[in-house]
Amino acid sequence: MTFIPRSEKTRQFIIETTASLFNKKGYAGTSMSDLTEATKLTKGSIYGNFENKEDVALAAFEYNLAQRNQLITKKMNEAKSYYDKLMVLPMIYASSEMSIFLEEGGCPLLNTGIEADDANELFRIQVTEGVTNWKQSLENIIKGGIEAQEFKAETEISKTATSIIALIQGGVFLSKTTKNPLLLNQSLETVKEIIQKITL
Amino acid sequence: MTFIPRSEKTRQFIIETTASLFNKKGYAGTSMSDLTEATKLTKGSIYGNFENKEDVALAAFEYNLAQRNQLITKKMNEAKSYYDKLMVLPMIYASSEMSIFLEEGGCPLLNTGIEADDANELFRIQVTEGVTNWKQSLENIIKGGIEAQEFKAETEISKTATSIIALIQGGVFLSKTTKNPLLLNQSLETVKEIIQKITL
DNA sequence: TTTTTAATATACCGATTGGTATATTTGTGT
DNA sequence: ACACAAATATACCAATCGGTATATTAAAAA
Repeated sequence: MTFIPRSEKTRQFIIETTASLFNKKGYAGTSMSDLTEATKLTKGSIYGNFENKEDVALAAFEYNLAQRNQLITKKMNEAKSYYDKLMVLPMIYASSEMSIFLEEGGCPLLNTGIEADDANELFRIQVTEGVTNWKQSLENIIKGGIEAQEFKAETEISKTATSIIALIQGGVFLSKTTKNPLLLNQSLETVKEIIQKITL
Repeated sequence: MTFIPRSEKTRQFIIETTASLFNKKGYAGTSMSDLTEATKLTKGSIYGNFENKEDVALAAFEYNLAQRNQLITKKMNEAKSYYDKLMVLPMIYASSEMSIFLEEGGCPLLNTGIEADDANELFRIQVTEGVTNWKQSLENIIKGGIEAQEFKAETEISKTATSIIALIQGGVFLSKTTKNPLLLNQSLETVKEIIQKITL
């Protein structure tokens, strides 16, 4: 009874055209008719390519997260020093590239996490995985920077990574709900300070 | 055609028994039958005391926020120095008092803000108000501390207030979704450091 | 105790929800 | 051009959605 999507092309099309919808309105707030309206497809077509609504939402979440991660990973790989790699985060979140992204509903980790933490264990696990990966990648950069003698050896690696993420997510929340970009920028300034503080 | 609730007592009862429901499952995720089930009242009774579902949710949000604010304001008023007033936040969020609160769905500002920012302008405005008030109260404490020569005169007041809030909200998000309290505690440690850093 | 009023319960409404079985169309290989 | 398969559209389902008009009960006033 395993489900096999009929058309990988259509499946991808559905994911791409509904991803921002789920990110903006949430899982419970997005209906099947929202999906048919956005894709101009019928329910039959959507259910031919997805098991159910949750399956579409999950794929949309993964797509949104991958988009975000690609953007950041690319910039980080381009950075030469570990310092520059860390600085990619406060830089990119202040950039127009990311503000376009923020206009499509904000961070999928934050949006999905807040909705799912008390309501949907499957989604909560996915978000936890995304958060853990992000934190791990930051920790690896900090470790690398310590070994390369860019960062202080006594740096509290885990705490630093957590605080950077918290500041970014908190800043995104503040600026998105108040529609005031200054609040994100101020949070990002503090992220930069944290990075400065661990730098030799 | 203004709506007049029939029984202020019942109205309050409905608010109190459904407040955590809305905070956990969100506005879209909470149905009228969730409300009748939780209150053991019928729909007629609920619609006799509220205009509609949104009206219940709004009252529930205000209740949740007031509960949170009361707890914090009380502790802050008890604190003698401005330093201690600021320190109330990282202290209380790490305490068992607040963890009980977090178990009822987390911060209503965060939950409601994330759901509403792209979906419900009325709620978004309410959250913005709550955030603005919070920020303002922090700024007032910092100002007071500067005048009382507890904090450095060159302190960036707005940025400091924003970063403290962002760290707390980000930390709550991280620990709630990953179910790992360490992530909140690490964020709160950084809040303490920020307070230390502006202290003379 | 009776009358009046206030508040809750019952029963229903049309619309929409997520989901499915089947008919129709589209594309592909021969 | 034809047959076959792949994919989408149509039409429908029971259940639930938010909401309302009315009946019933509980409380207060007389």
